Amino acid sequence: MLHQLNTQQREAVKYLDGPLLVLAGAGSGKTSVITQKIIYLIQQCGYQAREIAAITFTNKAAKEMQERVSQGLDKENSKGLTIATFHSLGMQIMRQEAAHLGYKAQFSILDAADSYKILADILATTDKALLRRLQWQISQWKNAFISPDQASANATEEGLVAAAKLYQRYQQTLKAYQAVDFDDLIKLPVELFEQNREVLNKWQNKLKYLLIDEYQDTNQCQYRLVKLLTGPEARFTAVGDDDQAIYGWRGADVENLNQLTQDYPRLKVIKLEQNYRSTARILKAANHVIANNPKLFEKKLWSEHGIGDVIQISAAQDEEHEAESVVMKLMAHKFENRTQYGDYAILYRGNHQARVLEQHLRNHKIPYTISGGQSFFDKAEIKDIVSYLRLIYNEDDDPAFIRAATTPKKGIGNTTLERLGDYAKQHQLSLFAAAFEGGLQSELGGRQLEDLLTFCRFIQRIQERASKDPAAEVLQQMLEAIQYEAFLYDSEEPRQAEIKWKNVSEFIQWLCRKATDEDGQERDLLSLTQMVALMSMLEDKNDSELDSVKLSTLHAAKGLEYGHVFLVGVEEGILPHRESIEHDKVEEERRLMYVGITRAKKSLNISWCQKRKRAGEVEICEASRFLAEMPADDVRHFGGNATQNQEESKASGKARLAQIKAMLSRTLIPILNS
DNA sequence: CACTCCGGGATTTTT
DNA sequence: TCCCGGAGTG
Repeated sequence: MLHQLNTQQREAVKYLDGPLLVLAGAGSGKTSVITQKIIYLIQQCGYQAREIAAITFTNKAAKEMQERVSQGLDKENSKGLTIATFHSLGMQIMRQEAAHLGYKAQFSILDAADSYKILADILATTDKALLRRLQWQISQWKNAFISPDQASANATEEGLVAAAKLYQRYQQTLKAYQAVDFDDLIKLPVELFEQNREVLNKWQNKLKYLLIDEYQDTNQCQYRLVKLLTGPEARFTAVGDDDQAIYGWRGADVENLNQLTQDYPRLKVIKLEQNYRSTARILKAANHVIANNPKLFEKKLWSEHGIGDVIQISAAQDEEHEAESVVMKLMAHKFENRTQYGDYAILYRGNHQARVLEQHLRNHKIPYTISGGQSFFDKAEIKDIVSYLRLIYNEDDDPAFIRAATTPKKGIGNTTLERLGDYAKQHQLSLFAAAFEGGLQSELGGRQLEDLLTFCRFIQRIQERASKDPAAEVLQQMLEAIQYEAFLYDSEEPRQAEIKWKNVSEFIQWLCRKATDEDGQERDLLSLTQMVALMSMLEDKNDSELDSVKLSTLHAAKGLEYGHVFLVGVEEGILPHRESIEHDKVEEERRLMYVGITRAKKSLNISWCQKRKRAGEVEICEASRFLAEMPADDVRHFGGNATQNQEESKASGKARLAQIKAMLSRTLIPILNS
């Protein structure tokens, strides 16, 4: 296995003398290094699998790594290996050490929507902008380890004082629900480790080697967790690329790369500069563009692949023309090169840019898939079911209680919930616990109380079974008992209901699969439930096998590669985005451009619009400054200032399309008819 | 007064 | 696409 690696990769795998930073350029085989190193540690260095943890940012990355490790390692040897996201590792720590943190082991994990709602409830407001700002502020505080007390002590302006107060109430609410948010999953373990030497030692002894993927995306909190876990010996390999740091806006701190060199003077740095993905021209363009950023570490990608096609830069009249031109070029290219739709990707800065592209792809009957979109777990019907699971898992989870108790309707209305809520608050109880209190009888009518208790007893019955009976069976019976399917058909249009029910069934099937897979050991409903909160994408199965053009934001395309890439809307104001220009964040935008360029293996087509509709007005646009940073020898411009050029290229595109259509009808239609 | 329908506008997104 | 806000209706 090791012989397949190049010198630097092999060095990175074998280096064990101290902390190691691997600067892995785009397409330089960083995942191979991590997976090979895991295998190396186990097979050659006497490490036990359970002493090693590889940490990623997304479930997808974790899954991919898991698969690649198991290709090189038999089951026996990989048993106990941790390949997890930061959040999932944090959850594992918290589950085991919950008592130290004042939590029970079965705590709930709230997603962003849940915490948003809690804030909205506390403030009794619907002001979206305000709530989002506050949510962001609280998250910032958490990442910087500022407690509510410290926050209010430091707050100078009025707004911050109020926000700090809210932060405090928010934390109290979470505790009352026995719930944590995503930030807490990292922050609480860090706090525990800092306060409790014994627990820290335990974990340091347990995890002897750490590998961290996408290190440039870590935030302060995550870095601190790594530092604590790896201890003074600093047995870790961090793999990252400062040129691909594009998540600064959500708290990732590229400075963490720099920080490593300061915190660990003996840090070894290995650069992976050989690229196995793109042609020389594409890499040259990427290098040229990124050279305009100040850099922490000098790095230049090269490849053994040929020079490749010239990079095309086209100026389009407007978005419509751009989309049409992209589609025509794509069709022509596909026809001439006998490629598949799946070899193409169209990348853009903002989600809304996909709309016009979709329209044109549809017009030409080109299959496409849009990456991202709303997550499966954000769908209302899934959240409904999950709320039952959460409540079964942790009956103190009041948000789950409210959702489950009212969906489908079961005679528990707003007044009942309000009175129950008041009572619960007065007696410092969760809604679930309060329902069983004798004192509640005076507050509620007989019928109301009866409905409430029926629901709670129902939950209790499932709770009892959840840890004994097979998960699949309990789930199925629960679904039937709450009559969710009937509820969907009662409250939705038949078509909608059908789709939603299909989603629910898919979710249940997925859960059931999870209940038995991997080591063949049965998982009960309870242990299944705790993982649901951290899973967000299970729609990973069919989308890569489908032969379709991929539409994606630049952010969502990171880590992926495509034969032929169209990069659209490369204008001042879009890429770099206007907001980013105003807030002096152009460097991150340039990295985004860099990520876009380096997704391409064989060809790269960049386009921009000379005019664009914006706020009702037609706006004149300028080509992105990044285009001027491309190497002149390797690009060819189409369209541009001379209108006739544009007409020409449009006309030639149209002629080409007509030609292709004619050919298609000659070649394809007979086949279809036969 | 509340709900629906239509049109316009849009950073980026994971856990 | 999705979300929000304004206008129009029951």
